[in-house]
Amino acid sequence: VVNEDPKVGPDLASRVRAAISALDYQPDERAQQLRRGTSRTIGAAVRSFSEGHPVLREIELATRAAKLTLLAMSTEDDEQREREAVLSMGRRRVDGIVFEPIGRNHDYLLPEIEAGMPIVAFDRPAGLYIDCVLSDNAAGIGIAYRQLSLHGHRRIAYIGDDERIFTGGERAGAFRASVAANGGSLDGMVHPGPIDSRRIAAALDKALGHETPATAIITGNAAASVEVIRQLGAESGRVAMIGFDDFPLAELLRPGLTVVAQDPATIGRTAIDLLIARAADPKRPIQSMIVPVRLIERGSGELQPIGRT
Amino acid sequence: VVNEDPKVGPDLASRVRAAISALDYQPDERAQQLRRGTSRTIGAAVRSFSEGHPVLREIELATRAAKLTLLAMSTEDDEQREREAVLSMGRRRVDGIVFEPIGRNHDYLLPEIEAGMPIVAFDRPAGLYIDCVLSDNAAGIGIAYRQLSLHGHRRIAYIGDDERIFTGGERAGAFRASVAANGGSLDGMVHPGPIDSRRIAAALDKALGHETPATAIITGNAAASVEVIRQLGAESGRVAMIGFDDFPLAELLRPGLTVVAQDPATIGRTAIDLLIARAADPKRPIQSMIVPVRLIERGSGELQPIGRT
DNA sequence: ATGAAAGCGCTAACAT
DNA sequence: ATGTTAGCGCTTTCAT
Repeated sequence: VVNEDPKVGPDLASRVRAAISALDYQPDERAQQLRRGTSRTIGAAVRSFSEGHPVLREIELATRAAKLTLLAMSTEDDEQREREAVLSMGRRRVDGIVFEPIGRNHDYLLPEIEAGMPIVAFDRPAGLYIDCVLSDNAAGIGIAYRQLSLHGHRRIAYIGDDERIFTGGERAGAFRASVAANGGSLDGMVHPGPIDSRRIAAALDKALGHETPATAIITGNAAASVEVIRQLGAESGRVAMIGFDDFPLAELLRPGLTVVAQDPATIGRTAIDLLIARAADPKRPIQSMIVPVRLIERGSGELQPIGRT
Repeated sequence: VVNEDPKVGPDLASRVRAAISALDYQPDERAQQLRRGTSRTIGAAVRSFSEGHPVLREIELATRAAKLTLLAMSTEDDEQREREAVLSMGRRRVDGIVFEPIGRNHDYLLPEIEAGMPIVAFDRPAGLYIDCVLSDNAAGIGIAYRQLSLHGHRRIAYIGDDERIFTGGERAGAFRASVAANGGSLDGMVHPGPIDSRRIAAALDKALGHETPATAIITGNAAASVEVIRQLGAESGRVAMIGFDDFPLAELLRPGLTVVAQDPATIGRTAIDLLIARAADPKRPIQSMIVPVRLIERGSGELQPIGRT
């Protein structure tokens, strides 16, 4: 009787409204959902809350635009946590789940899918049975490589994530392909692995201390960019650099960091679109959407090789 | 019969387990909650997802440590959205709510409190009936002021948030008090207001173009710090600066940005502690916890006034 | 136009 | 040790 029905007497209506505000009645959403059979809620499991998450913001906006509530959880970049978060959302019977997959094996999702839960992965794929939206990693690396070539660099190094991580693998692979396509040498130039200062230091040593040293660096993610800049310190203006993935303060650095920027707005909106489409038609074919990236020139990627200035 | 009871026959137990994995049965959390009478979930409403949120991470950790599930929503820094988020959590009958209050009036919470919902505010207070945990804003400004004085600055400017925002008001007030206590002049030195480039440009003009110009700046939040650094550009090494609130890349800048850092770990844990204490004893007195801040010296705050070097 | 009853999926308290 | 039942708070259907 609370739901604004058309067939309710005005006297009763006002009495009810009076009671409502007198008791500050708020309906129990769980009971409503249980009875109604739908939760009007979608869940988002993201890798981290402590770093900014523009995609999550976009997901929240798109969710609200679709008259749904967003329930966010963090996976702390941990496979086990991801499982817990996603399963917990399943038990809450959300109407759909978007998530950033961590590991490689997502078989635990099969029962959920079987049960009709719409699921969309973003940033990384989560297997053949799950829709996903990814950035165009290969094109991004290609753009970066071309920009540096254009400015005269012939020895370009890559420092990025572990190749077992999907994005790390894609970007390192694309880098090798770019170099090969241009007839360059990979010797001492490719450094995938965990992003910690010691490994980055060793990688920089190899790349810059080579007998024909790198004059430019492409970094595979924001964490790598930051660590490389930190270690280069005052030297950082002497080697050209392009980072994969933009971050808020990249333009405050001197020189400003040229980056291959992803498009969080499109990624987020596409993820929700895919989710809604999947919910509407559970048997539609699985889709992988690739979102374009773009180069933002801020100076560091436009430096000439040293000795040519 | 699913809940690992002690009084269940082994044969039945195994048959049930078989059925469970055969059907991939997952209990409906909402029905469980409804029946059980408790949600074992706490809600967190934060101002933004797009900027990193170390406190939220800590809240998530503390929540998990207490065997509870965290349900996060974003308020997009909007009073209306805050209301919606918090009320939505109430309708889901979470066991408690932590949130970052936006506006000044939080009367809409009174019914929730009346109904026994434990609520804790952090970063800003939300009225006399709500526990809260705040950073020591006044002490932070005092520390910054002292550091700059110590390095010879006599003309120090403050550029921060609008004073109608709680933290903005506290920090601007503490700045005025510091200057007054040291017998300095405030003329042209205090600039609270919205953080947009035009206003910041005007403020810098006033402070640095004064007949006895500022030789140092204290910024009231991270956004102000970033905007000031951006506008100072290459000049940024010529004026000393201390920012309120640390941010991830402050140390990559040159000079590194000296900051008054808040303590997200303590803030987050304290918020959850307060929440649990309030849930355990609804009639305990309201508490305001003040969390200490600390100075991180990175160079920008240790510059001498120009002309004295 | 209003009231009564059934049932969403579960758990707890009962009866066997 | 197992099976049955009532009821959490709601919405929907069916009778009045």
